[in-house]
Amino acid sequence: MLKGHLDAIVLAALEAGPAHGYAIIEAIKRNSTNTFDLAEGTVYPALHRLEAAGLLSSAWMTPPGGRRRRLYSLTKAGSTALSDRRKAWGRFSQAVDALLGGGHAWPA
Amino acid sequence: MLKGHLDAIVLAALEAGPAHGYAIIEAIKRNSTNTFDLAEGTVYPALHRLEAAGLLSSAWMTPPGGRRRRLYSLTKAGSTALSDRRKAWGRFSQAVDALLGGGHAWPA
DNA sequence: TTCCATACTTAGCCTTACTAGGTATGGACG
DNA sequence: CGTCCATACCTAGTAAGGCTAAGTATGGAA
Repeated sequence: MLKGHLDAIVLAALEAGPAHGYAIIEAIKRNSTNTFDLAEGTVYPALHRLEAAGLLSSAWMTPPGGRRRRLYSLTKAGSTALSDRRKAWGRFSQAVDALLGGGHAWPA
Repeated sequence: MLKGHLDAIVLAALEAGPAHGYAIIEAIKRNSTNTFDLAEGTVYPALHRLEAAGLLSSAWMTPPGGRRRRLYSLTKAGSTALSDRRKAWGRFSQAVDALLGGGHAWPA
């Protein structure tokens, strides 16, 4: 369903500040008005992949009277990557718009 | 690179009228200002798949003094599918925009 | 006659993300 | 106290998607 843009979305979700996996899933769902209701099996492996790539770092956190969570943060490389991904998305969506629009500009 | 939107793009390319594979590739390249310079190995299998799904029909054509070409046309089901794909793309790109925008509207 | 652009085809692979299962804990409710 | 639910995390296996890379063939130009 996401096909190639998951990384950008996850990185963007962490731009506002560190967060844990479950919260990221809910933020993505909320901010996309339910368009992206991602399975945990989609997001967790992505987080692991992004961390392995050095774009995220993580640390265990246990809030008082709360449960153990893994907090993810954007690394410097992650910020750079996000910026690149944003540009790539801009080019991509513009090109698809141009191709699908085909002259008769589909409704705004 | 295209990730899930190839079909929409190919169908859209045929909306203006029948065309053959090679011409479709060039039209996509041109109309996306070189953003999508698709390999033949990307487009031809897509055409076969879309035809097998009943969204396209094809016929061999040999223009006078020219080479044998397979002309593809949108079927009725293809038109319907294209319309659906356009709506799906609209929802998808809007949601990604919302997630990547993150308040500070990335440069136009 | 050699080379290039056109034109079509396909097997195999790699990345990506989804399915489907599992583990564990805190809080609510009876 | 026991049960259930929401939270929170993890992973093996698989399917889908599209790209790589290779092959075939012909018309026209050099």
